[in-house]
Amino acid sequence: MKKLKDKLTINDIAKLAGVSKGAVSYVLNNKPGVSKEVRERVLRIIEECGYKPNKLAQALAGKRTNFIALVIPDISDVFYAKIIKGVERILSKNGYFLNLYSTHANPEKEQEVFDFLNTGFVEGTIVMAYHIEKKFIDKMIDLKIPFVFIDYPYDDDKVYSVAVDNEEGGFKATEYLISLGHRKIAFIHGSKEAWDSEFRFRGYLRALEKYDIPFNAKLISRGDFTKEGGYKALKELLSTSEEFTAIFCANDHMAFGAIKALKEEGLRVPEDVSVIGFDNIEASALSNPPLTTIMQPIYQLGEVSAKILLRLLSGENLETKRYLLKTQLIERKSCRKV
Amino acid sequence: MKKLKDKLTINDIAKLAGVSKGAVSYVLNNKPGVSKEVRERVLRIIEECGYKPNKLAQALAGKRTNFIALVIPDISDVFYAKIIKGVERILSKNGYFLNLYSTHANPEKEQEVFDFLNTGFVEGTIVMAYHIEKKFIDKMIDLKIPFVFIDYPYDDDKVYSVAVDNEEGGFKATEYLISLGHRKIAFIHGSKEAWDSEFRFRGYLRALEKYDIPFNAKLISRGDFTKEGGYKALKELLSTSEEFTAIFCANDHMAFGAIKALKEEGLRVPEDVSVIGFDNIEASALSNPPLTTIMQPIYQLGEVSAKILLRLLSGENLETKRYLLKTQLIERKSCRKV
DNA sequence: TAGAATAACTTAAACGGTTAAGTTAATATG
DNA sequence: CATATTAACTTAACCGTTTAAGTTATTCTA
Repeated sequence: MKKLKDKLTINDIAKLAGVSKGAVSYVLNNKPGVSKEVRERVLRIIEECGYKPNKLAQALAGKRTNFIALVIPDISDVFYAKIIKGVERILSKNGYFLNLYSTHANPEKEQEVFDFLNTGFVEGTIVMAYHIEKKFIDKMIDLKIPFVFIDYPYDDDKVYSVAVDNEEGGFKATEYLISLGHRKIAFIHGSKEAWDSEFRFRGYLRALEKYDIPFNAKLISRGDFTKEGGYKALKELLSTSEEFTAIFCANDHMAFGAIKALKEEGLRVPEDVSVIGFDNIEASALSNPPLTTIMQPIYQLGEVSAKILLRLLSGENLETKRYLLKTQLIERKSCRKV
Repeated sequence: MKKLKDKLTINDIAKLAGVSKGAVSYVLNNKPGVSKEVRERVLRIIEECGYKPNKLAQALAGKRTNFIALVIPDISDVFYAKIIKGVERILSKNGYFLNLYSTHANPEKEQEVFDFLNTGFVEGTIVMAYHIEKKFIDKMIDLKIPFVFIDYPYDDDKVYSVAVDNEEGGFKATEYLISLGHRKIAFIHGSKEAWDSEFRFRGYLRALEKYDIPFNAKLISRGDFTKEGGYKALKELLSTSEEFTAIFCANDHMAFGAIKALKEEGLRVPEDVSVIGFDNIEASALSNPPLTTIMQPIYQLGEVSAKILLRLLSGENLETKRYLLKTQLIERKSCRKV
């Protein structure tokens, strides 16, 4: 006895239409070789029965899966979530579906992801990887599946990659402070291993240089990207009693910590000290004072990567491998002219 | 000429090992019927070649796909992103992979998602749907694929659902204010169609009742869940010149707007007016003063749903269909005793 | 009007696995 | 020692499609 709830197959449709399953397949794929009448009859039956071809079988028989893998360190991070949205906007418009893989920077899970990518399900991959090992990249290349890296720190020609121009962002932030008349500008680093903080710092240096402001190592401190880190970093800065009128923090969280520390010392922001952050997180519009900061083009990061992947999937071989996206200055109330 | 880069199949392994592909399959699936030597030889060859079975073929041949679909209104929303993380934690541990579907509350995309769910790829579905139409639910049921709803407002026995106990949360917030001695407590609603705000309001009413505080309609205002909405709602409240010593806002964003409005009127938080929010968004720890609020068990929402789905997938038929998760009071600095 | 070309199909071989059923040789049983 | 049982395979059908190759009947061409 046949199970009633069994899903309809192409055979059922063929039987109902009184043709072979080959004919149904041609109709399904809009290929020639079927008369108008048969085509219409088959389509009608398909419609009536609500038949949908089994994608697994289609994919196995050589058709595409339309699956794109997204490997990502942490989904709950707004930064990555927004990138995903950017990716999704482009890919879903082109008929692709998204598969999510969290690695949590866990090598074991990373291997699992590889094994999966290697099983024929996915056509292309977008890798969001803050920390990337050489081994990972070589493995990805071996897979022979088109892929693009997001937020990839290196400028090599082995992989396609899209990243934010952190140096330009750092330059922009510093130049802005300089344009407001500041010349004693402190910088608060993120964590030691953080390459993005490093690039922002380079932008800071380049801006100082451009405007002939001598670099003062005493104005450099280091946090860890957290509010507490920024707080401590600023306290340290204060303890050297080196004067400054502005601070550029490598991210917004540290800027909040710095502002808290300043307030505790009786210093007002921006009246006594100007503070600029980086990232433009949600809280920076809500804080007191609203934080002037550098906005990363996060959605764009996803969109550009998706567009590149789309071109790779269609067989193109792009000459440019490395894409750098520009940041934007968001002027709010935490900086002012001196 | 065979293409060199062609992926290895079970046939290749069989040939290399000098056995039939059936034997290889038995080894692959840890089934009996193969001698120790053959098993070891095959495993060694598989290891050496880095062979991975094609999941499409496996799935088609009756094995599972291990795919779970996640349908979600907006990935870039932290709320949903966190739920996903909760889901991912549980499901990936159990060998499942996640497929993401954004509907953007767009009926056309919704239909696309359905068509996809209907093609044999996914074994189960978790639907995060703030606005749900009856039609959608009936379609889901027709699909015969196990599914659970997250953040589902209704209490019916047709579908499995997990939601936050908003009423209990509203009660908790209000009771907390009452415990601090407040009796004139204003409430700011979210948008009109928002059922979660409605439930929070019911909790507010229940708390008033429990402590014999008469309900005063003049203390109720309505925002739209945004900071601006909260700002306006509070201004309206103020314009009635009805006295209050505390405000319960249906979400944190509105609480920030309310605090801004209060400050403009020269009222201090919490010295003159206590403010409590709902959601515990990131900014509420960073604001001035740090906002006392009600935390939703967001990760848990994802985890519980995933666990339920897991049980459904294993064929269980759970007696409870509706799961309500408790909120938690986060005491910070925006409320104080009167 | 015979032969070629074409339209409209059908047939069957793939795709890469799983698995029930069949085969063979070795071992156990009475 | 003949027979039943079992272990260790092999064989082939099957999953639900696509598609190249084969088959007709019809139309076109010379």
